[in-house]
Amino acid sequence: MNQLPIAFFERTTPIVAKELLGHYLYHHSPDGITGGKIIETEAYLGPTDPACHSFNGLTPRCKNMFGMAGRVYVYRIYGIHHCFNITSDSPEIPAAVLIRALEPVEGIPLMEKRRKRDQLKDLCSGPGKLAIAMDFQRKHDGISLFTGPVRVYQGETYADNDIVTTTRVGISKAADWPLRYYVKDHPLISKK
DNA sequence: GATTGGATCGCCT
DNA sequence: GGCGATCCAATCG
Repeated sequence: MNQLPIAFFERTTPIVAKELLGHYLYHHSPDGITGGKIIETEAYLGPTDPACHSFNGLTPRCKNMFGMAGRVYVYRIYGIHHCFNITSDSPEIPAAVLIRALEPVEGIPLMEKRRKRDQLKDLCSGPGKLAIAMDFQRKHDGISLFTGPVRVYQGETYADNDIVTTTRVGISKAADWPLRYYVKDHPLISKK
C-alpha cells in the first residue's frame, strides 16, 4: 500500500479533514497490527479557531501541533480518554485533524481484546474508543507519520455527495462552525 | 496554589 | 436522558 505524501497534509485543515475520509490509518504496534478506514473527522484550524488547543499559543500540551504537518498529536481528555489527531497546514499554522471514527479492517480480534467488546460498532466509533482499539497513547504524541509505527495509507476518494459536513461534537466555543465530516449513511460513525 | 472545565464513554434510570 | 469516572493544562470564571 502507498502512503499519502506529506504534501497531502500541508494544505488547509478543512480540506485535509474532508479528504482523509476513505484512507487507511494503521498502527504497527508491538502486540500486533491494527488498521481501519477513516470515516469521520473534524478540523481544528489553529490560532483563528477558539475551539483549537493552539488558540492561546504554544503550551506543553499542544506543542506538537506547531511545526511540520503529517505528525501525530495525542492528548488526554476528561481524565479518562485519549484523542488522536494528525497535524496539518503549513509549519507556521498550528492546526490538526481529529480522527473520530474508523471502520475496522485489520487486527479486529486485537481491537476486540483491547476494547473488551465484540461488536464491530463498539470498536472505533468515537475518538476515545478508537484510541483504545488502536492503542494510541501520549507516547505517540509528536511522532512522524513517515518514520514511526503509525501510518496513513492511500484508500478511496469519496465524491462530495457521499460526504456529510456538519458541526463539531462536544465543544462550546465556535460550536456552529461546520468542520465535522463523515461518510454519508455509514453505520459506524460516532453519532448522528 | 487552587480551581475549573473539557474535541468522552458506559452504565444507570 | 443523566451522571460519574478521573486527569491536568489553563486560568484565576
